[in-house]
Amino acid sequence: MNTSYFAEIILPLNLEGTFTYHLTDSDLQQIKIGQRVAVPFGTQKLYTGVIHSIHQNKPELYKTKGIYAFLDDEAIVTPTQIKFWEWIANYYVCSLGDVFRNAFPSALKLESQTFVRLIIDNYEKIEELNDNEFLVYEALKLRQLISVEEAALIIDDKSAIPTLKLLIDKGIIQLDEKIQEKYTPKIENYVRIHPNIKGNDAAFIQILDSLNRAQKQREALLQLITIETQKPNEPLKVSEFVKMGTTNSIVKTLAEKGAVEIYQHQTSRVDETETEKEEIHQLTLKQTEVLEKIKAEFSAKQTVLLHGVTSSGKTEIYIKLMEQVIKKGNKVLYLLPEISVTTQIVHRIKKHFGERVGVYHSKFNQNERVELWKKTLNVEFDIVIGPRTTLFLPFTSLGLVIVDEEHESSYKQIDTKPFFQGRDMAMVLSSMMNAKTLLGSATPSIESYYNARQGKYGYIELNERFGNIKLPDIKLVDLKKAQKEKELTHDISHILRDEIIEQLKEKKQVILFQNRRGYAPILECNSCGNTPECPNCDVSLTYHKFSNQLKCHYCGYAQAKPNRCVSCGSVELNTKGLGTEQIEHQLQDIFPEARIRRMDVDAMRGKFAYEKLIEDFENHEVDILIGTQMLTKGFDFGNVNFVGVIRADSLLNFPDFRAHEKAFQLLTQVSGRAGRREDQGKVLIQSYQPEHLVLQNVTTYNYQKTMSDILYERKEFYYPPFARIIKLRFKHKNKERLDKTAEQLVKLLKPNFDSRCLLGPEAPSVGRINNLYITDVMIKVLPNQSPMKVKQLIRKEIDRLCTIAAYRSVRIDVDVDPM
DNA sequence: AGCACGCCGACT
DNA sequence: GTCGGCGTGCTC
Repeated sequence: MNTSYFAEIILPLNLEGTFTYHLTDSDLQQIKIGQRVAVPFGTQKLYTGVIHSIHQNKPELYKTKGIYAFLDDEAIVTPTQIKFWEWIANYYVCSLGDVFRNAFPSALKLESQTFVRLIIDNYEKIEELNDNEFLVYEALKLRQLISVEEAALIIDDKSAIPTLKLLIDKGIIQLDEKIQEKYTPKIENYVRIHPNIKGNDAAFIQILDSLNRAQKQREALLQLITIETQKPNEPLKVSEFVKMGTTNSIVKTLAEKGAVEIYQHQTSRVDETETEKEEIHQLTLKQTEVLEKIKAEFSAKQTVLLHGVTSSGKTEIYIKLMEQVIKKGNKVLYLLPEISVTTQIVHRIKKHFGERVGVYHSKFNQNERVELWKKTLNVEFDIVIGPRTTLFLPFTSLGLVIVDEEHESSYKQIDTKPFFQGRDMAMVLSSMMNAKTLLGSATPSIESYYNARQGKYGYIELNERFGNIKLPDIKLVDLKKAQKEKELTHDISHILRDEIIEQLKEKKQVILFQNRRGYAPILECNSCGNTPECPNCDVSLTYHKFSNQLKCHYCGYAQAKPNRCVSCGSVELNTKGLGTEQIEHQLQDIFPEARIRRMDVDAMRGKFAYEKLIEDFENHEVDILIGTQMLTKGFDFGNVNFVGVIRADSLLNFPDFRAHEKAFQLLTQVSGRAGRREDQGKVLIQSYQPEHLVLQNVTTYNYQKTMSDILYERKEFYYPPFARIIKLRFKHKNKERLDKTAEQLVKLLKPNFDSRCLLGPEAPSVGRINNLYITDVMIKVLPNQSPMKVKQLIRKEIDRLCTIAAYRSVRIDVDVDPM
């Protein structure tokens, strides 16, 4: 045995670095960088790891373990991915295991769901097996596969892993790596008249004659003809056809005789309504010009920012560009904000490029994820479309990465480590693969705009809408004035009301925007002023009228709405603030005839809620749609000429340095939903402060002015893009310990920073979530400092802090470039 | 992250 | 008398 070789293995743990395992001679023969392996860890655990590297440096400080099994014949993680993961771990101050865990589909991580199978079923030296080994052996003789979990049940004691290890060593069992193969991708069968006889009367009559003695088949065929004539271009599922009075075997026989054709078609609700829509038109002169400019910029720069107003036809430009990249033999990654992934853009691209487009979606189940991973690995796609997680698929030879709606905050991962910014990582991945990155937006983020203006990125503007339709006319409505003059019903000014009436009269659909869900964010007692708060978080509960509940939007806590004030018993409970649900009620009151629907997370629960709503909207089964920011993402409908904003104020008064930037982007994007296809659209924005600079700039579409105002402030107060921010977020259930720990870390860091650059600790606006107190420390890294050195310093000081028991239990999250 | 080990309170 | 709470320490 040659034990002088070792492998560094990446494990899905929140621990620094890789783990060393020794290799046997037979291991050495099959091992490949990027392969999955099953390895024992601790006394109990079996983890799926990925081979990071192979070397001969025997670790002196601990005893190594061996690899249980190789789970793949070939590598399923590419060298570039490993490099990419390391880059992310380094930049976002987290462990490689954190990245691995997030980047890798969990179905490929077997762990305790791992199965073992027997390879020798007549083992001769049974008497040499110990009790536990024998029990597992017997169990396996009865059933082919058992999971590690089940084995742990059979042998009472928790010695399952060691026992299995012994059996593996004796060559009696092996880990079964083929579990995913049990699942097959779900494909729906469709039926249509065979193309050979469709429109060929002679052939058709011949077939029909031959069916003279098969009445059932004849009937079925005639029925299919009728359906196809009535609803041409609408795919018909075999299962649906069978429901209309025939059987599967009849359809099958017809297919064998060449009368009908059974074909596969990816199932998607939206697909079905959209099948016959829009071919990609030839590019307009303007679009061609932009395309050429992009290519010219790419020859000198790695990244180009395409700043094109809403509805300017960016998608067509992307499509042409992608075509050209693919023609050269390269692949394309097309990133979109989460929610848009289900919408029209994807269908247009699929329509244009067909089967070689892979679409990733966070609602995908594990099997679909694995399938997409494997197909990407096998280079079966020319284009892969998806949200930020799509970055982690095993690409080869990327030529272009597109980040559409580049300014969208959903590119930043905020819930799980690593807290990465997808747009930025797209550029990193792209440069690792010598590809180009195209950022697209109607309202670029200030960082991208600044980088472009500094010459770091190419910058191209597209100022006119497709077909030269004018940008919507945006007007402000002064709510103070409306209130004073009694020109207000509930929260709808009469100007807005009359506009809606006008639109409905013309059979147009109306979109209204209110950036808050629920009915009212606060329920307040009229006599004592008490407001119900969440028992787990430091926020007041939001009133949801539909369910008659008070809900916490942070932890999900819900309780029935009390009839009396819990504090003083008064029945006079008032709502304060304004949510989408309340607007919905008000609208129903003002427009009793209108069909009103709501689009927010509450209304979009359930797998196809979003698709269904889009379908209904498209079919004009909705007159007025009221929604939150969800509306701004990929919502593109021709029959909308008017958009209303109920209250812009909450956007402007956000206590955050990005508030103005976000408000401008959001309002511009919402306005962009109006008048996309024919006439100039109209927009009304209601606000109590119509004189606000941001609102004024929105009405004049003055992006440049807005950005230069904001840049001025950012420079003054050392905010991005003039400094990089690193936020340290401390969480603990004990407030005192939390504050002490945060203060201690600040004390340790202080000598290295200017006082303007080390802020806090300070509790965020919601100081407790899910019974954990929170406090933040903000570090501003100035251009003359090395961000990497600062991060190393932070790592070092956190480690030092952790040597003291009292501080160790406080969780510290490092958020680089927070939102 | 998990999990074992170890030390203190409320239960069959 | 034990079950189980979570504080502490370790994992290749």
